[in-house]
Formats: sequence, structure tokens, C-alpha cells
Amino acid sequence: MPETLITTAAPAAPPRASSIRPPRPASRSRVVGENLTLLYEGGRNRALYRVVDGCVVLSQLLNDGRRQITDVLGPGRLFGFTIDGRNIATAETLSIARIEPLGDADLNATNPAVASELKTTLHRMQIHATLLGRKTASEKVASALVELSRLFNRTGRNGAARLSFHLHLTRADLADWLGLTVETVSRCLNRFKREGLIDFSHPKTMRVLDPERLEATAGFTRQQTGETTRP
Amino acid sequence: MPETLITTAAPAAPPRASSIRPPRPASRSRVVGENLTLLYEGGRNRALYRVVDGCVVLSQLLNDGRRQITDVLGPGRLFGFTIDGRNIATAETLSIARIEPLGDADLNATNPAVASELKTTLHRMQIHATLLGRKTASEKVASALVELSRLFNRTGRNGAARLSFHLHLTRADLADWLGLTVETVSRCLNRFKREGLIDFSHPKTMRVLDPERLEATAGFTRQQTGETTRP
DNA sequence: CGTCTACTTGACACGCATCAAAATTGGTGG
DNA sequence: CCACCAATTTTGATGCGTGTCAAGTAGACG
Repeated sequence: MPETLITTAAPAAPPRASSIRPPRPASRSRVVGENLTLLYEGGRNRALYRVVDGCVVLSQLLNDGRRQITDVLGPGRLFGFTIDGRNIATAETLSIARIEPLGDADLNATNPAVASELKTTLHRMQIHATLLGRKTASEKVASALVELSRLFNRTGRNGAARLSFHLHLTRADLADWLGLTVETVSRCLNRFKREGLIDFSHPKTMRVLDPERLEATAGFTRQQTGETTRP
Repeated sequence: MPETLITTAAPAAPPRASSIRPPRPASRSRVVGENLTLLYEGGRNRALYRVVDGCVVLSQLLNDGRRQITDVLGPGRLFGFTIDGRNIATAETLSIARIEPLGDADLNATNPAVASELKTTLHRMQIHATLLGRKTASEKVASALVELSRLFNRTGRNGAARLSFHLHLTRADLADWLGLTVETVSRCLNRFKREGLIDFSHPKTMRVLDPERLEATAGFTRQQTGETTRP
């Protein structure tokens, strides 16, 4: 039984520069966001980890500090893949998360479970690339809500989804995940709230009021719906 | 020795709808682009392939026809990964390409070479996600040129790079890869030409005149440059 | 209660999409 | 080789979505 790590919030760090626009003057010394624990960065560790509870994000940075979150991991997901001993991405935990290292026997990429995880992550990345390159701001935010509600929704004691979930990401994290700015994310969320798609009193506690309309707003890839047209 | 497939251009198909904007009226019956051979689409085949020569692209589609090319494969790359028997992405060859199927013995994802390819692809996807979400149009186009010149440049007989390469992608493909429109791609390319970064007389034959300035225009991830700042 | 940070909201600007049309390239048949 | 048509690429004019800048509000924590 592997030991379980419990990571907690790190002390505040200077703000980072994001946004989509050209090189900003900013070039901060600390690259991770506030309230985060940096698990490793660009090739420091050699173990694979499993998320037990909470939320871990993978990210990349440009030289001037612009950040892209490439994946959001919920319970069960593995991370820490390396190429030639260097980690593929930077990983951070959001608020409190429990992670456990995989045993040495499982560290090999030829392990079927690990290979399967690689393919899953790759598939998710493809879908996310489509979101980043081809979706509008509204579609992006709606997609994120659908995705996060699936990852983190708590089922009631009767087993039915409550459609209320804890948003582990800040608005800035969402922006860095979706290729937007904090302001645009905030505007979309509040518009959805006005339109009755979602509700939130606390900014981190989301409730989906109209899942169908939300999913329609999110847009779909053809594969996801199974539709494939041929002449 | 596995047989080698030679794929050629397919007959013309109706145009597809791309662009980043909301649902377009368009919803065409044929989903692949012109002059392309569709290798498989959303879960039709079970073999892994290796690109021997030419260029293969992986793509995804949204319901209304918007397309995102998620990766561009040059010689040596593998593709055709599946999850539960369904292909992760749609693959198409551009113009003429030679591909060969991997032997049955190699089909297992636990094969080290296959696992390594998965990680390589995943790493490339992360870098591309950063491009899609956080780079400007100029940075995107410059990055694409740098990347394609590495994939397809022909070394002279003395072994020195000639920095001239065949652009397998059309402007529309580039746009779908970079999350832009055809017009923006064309404008960037011609601006780079005016500024002396690149040159091309034929639209498909690119020559890099100033690799350093081009790479500077492309921007870098911190990992790529090896730079990592800590407090 | 004061301070700090995250979040929200408004006014404005600009990069890139959109729309339109001309120029170039590619292919086919005479 | 040239004429002709379709597709691609280029170029210009214009508009919109989203980024930028700025100010205000709300929670969290001492």
C-alpha cells in the first residue's frame, strides 16, 4: 500500500502574467500561481503519481509568463510522465489534494494501465486543442463547466447526481485553461447565471441548473456524439 | 517486411467550414478536405501505421464543420491509436504520402516503441495547446514554420540544412492547425516575406532566410529553452 | 475593522474574423 | 503550347469578440 501524500496550499506567491497578447513587460521570478503547491517543474522528479482526491493541473509556460493549463486531473488520473527523464509538463495541486506515488513496479510506461492512461490523456488533449483553436469564449466556458461537473460532482446518497460541484480552479486558472482572460471568464459565468444555466452564490460552488442547455452551448465534436457523415 | 501503402490525392470534395466563430449555416456532407485521402475516421481501423514519407495530419471536427488539426506527422511518426477499439483522431494524408502498417506484434500499446511514441505525441500536444491558447497570430505562424522546417527540410548533399522545405499543408490546413483563418495565415506569411524572414515564390515552397529572427518571433516555452526561474 | 486577494463590472481599443473580389496556380482537353 | 475552369492564395475594407485598463465589491483572515 503506497503512502499517501497530502498537499496543502503554499504561501502566496507574486502574481503571474497571463493573457493572450504579445510579450508583456512582466517577467516574474516565481512561476506558479497563488495558493498552489508546485509538485515538480520541468524535469525534477521520476515518479508517477495518482490523484486520490482533489484536483491537479498540468501546465506550460512561455518565456514572458503566459501560462497554459493543458489538463485538469480529477481523482484516479495519473500524472508525472517523463521523456528521457524530464517531465513532460509542470504539475500543481489546487488547494488541498491527496496524491499517491505509484510503486516502482508500475513506473514503466509499458505497464498496460500506464499506457492506457497515456492514451486517455492524449485523447483529452485532442479534444481540448479543438476547444482552444476553434471554440468561442461562451463555448469554452460552457465546455469547462460540463467537464468539471463530470469530474467533481458529488452524487447524493441516493446515487443521483446533484449537479453541484466544487470548482477547484480560480477564474485565473479557468482562463489559463481555456485560453481566455479572467474578465472574459467572469463575464461568461455571470451571463450563464443570469440566463439560468447555472447558479453560484459562492464563486467556487457551482450548480448546473440546465445541463442540456449548457451542453448545447458547449458544442460537440462529431466523435463525441457518434455522428459521422459520409457521402 | 511490411507492405508499403502509397496514398494519393482523393477526388475533390465539397468545401468544409472552418473559422473560429459561432455555428455557421454550413453543415457539409463530406468531412475531409480537398485533395486529401481519408485514412480512417473516428474508429474504423485497428492497425497502427508509420509515416514513411510525406505528411499525415490528425484532426477533429465540431458538429458545424469547424476543424482542428491536432498534429502534423512527418516521416517516422506513428499514428492510429485507439481507445476501446475507437481511433482517437481522424487521420488524413496530404497529397502523396507513403505509410506502412505495423506488424501485429507491434500493435500492443505496451510495446516500448509505441509507448514512447505516445509520450512524444502527448508532449507535442501540450506544446501545441500552449500555442493555441496563448500565442498571437504572428507567433503561431512563425512557430509553424519553425516546426515544419524541422520536419521537412531537405539536407543538401553536404549534409547542411538548406532551410528550404516543401509545405505539405495548404493555407487552410495551416489555419486549422493554428486556430486561425486562411486570410490571417496568408497575411502573416506575406508579412514575414516582406520583412525578410522567409521567402517563397511558389506558395508551397518555403525558404527560411533568417532562422534566428523567425524563432524569436515564434516565442518559446520555458522548458524548451531550459530556463526555469525560482525565487 | 482594516487589509489582502479574488471576483465583478464598465468603458474602450485592437487583433483577427468576416466579407468581397482580384490575382495566381493547377489541371484538363484541344 | 494555349484556352478554360476550379481551387487556392492574396489583398483590401470593415466589424465584432475579446483583450486591456480601471474601478468597485465581496470574502477571508488577522
